[in-house]
Amino acid sequence: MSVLVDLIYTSEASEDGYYGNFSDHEDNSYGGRKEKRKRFEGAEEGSRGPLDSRSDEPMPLPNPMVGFNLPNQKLRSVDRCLPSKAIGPPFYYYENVAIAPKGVWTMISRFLYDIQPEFVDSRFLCAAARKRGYIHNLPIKNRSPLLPLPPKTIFEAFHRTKKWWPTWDPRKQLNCLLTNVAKPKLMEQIHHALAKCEGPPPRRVQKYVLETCREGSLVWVGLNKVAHLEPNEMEYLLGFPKDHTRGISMTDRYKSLGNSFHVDTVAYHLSVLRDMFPHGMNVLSLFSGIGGAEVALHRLGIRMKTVVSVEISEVNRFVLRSWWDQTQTGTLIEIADVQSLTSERLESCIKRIGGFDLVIGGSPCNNLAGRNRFHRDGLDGEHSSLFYHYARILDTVKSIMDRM
DNA sequence: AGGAGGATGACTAAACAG
DNA sequence: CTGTTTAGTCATCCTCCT
Repeated sequence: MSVLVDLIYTSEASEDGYYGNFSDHEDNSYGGRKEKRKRFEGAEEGSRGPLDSRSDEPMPLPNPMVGFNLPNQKLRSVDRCLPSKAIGPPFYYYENVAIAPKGVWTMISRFLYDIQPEFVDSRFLCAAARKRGYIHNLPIKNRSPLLPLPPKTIFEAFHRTKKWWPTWDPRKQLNCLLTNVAKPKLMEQIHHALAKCEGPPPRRVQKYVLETCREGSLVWVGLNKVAHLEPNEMEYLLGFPKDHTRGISMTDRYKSLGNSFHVDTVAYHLSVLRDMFPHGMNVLSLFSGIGGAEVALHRLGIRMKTVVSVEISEVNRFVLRSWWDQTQTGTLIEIADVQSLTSERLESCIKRIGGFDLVIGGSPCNNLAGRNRFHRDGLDGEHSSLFYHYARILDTVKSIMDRM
């Protein structure tokens, strides 16, 4: 099960201790592999990274994306030191797609108190890939994963598919689960292309089928028959309880799940909070979606006294509200629009509940994501620019709580 | 709900220049 | 032989129109 990770670790990461290690320098710069850095994020001309005043090092995007460390692996845990202004309260946790247009992560980092992102591909914890960057001021020692450990291969996750899996399909894991699923016509075309072959299909057909399967994360469900995952299967891979999104339209379920956190990855990062808040915590959840952060905290056994959740989508609020009513005893306060969360409103809220322990959220990625063919406009895009509200709200919360 | 619709960034191996 | 450039490969929390 851990062979994949071990291989990558031993073949790639052990040479110079590069991966997950940037503790050797006071300025948090990474060690080694200089020749690779210039191609990464923040390396383009005219873009000044948050650390530029102290260093010319651009922000690297490590490959493989293993973050600071991984569960049950012997990667050397890093010993990072945070900028003093980044240190809480509150703790904060921000997420977005790792492969964003150039300069985006440098900008995000600059607005979030110069903390370097932790890039993690969830394929190390899950049977599906999910490349994301996380900026947070949480401790990174003594993390622990959710148990039981989720399946890391397609066969472990979906036993029945093995019966129909052709030998020439080498996939062990799925690509990123997206907001749209493949349409029936594609599946039909694949079936048709394979059915008319006698014996193993020719190279050309294999290539076409494999490309299509990879693109849509399709699995084998019958003889020459592929299909996209069902919503409950996506819920399972992403770490949500069964039927979490049930009750809304299929299109909405796929959209919301595709936009969601990977619960196990986030929970791994948040696990350090468990011992720090034995009596529970107050959470400000921005861009909550279907409640990936809340589910992660719940599965960690962390009690949520009050959650102020901001989510624009009515169906997502419905999903979170129904889950909350079934599982929680604390208070859920729902707000639709981040723009309506003014500093006055924040202040009265903070005074009422006694402050937030955690500000968590991932702002809209659709103007950053490579899939967007029409409006990949970067951080200033129509939706992705809402990131600045995350920064604004975090800044406000920090300054209010500083005065307390 | 179905169908159509490229671009960007990262990686890798090959080609290239010194 | 070594470091650099180039071209091919791959993946991507998607939007618009019907």
